[in-house]
Amino acid sequence: MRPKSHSLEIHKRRIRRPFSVGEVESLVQAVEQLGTGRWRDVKLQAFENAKHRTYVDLKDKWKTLVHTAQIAPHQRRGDPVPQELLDRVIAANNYWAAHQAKEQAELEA
DNA sequence: GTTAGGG
DNA sequence: CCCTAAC
Repeated sequence: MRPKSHSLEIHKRRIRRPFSVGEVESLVQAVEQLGTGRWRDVKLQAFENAKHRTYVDLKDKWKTLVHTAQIAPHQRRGDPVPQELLDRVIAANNYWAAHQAKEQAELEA
């Protein structure tokens, strides 16, 4: 059999790029202003010159941040994210969750 | 092309 | 990070 030449695959899987505390800061700041349903705008406003961060990546990072903020500090990994930022993540997440729920209610009304 | 969630 | 149904 032909040993599958993986070198021919062009599925350019991107390398891991742990978000720095600074990036988290920018992400939180942007979401506080734009919300959780406008990752395209978040990318443009806070990561316009970060070619390796797509709006999908930012959406995923927010998902992990919300989770990180809810688990015990000792089960978190990587460089510790300031509790102050995690608090803002929870606050912004709750705020926009209610905001979206409100829009849903108005939409079906 | 972007949103939204599971994989 | 990836994959992709829905829109």
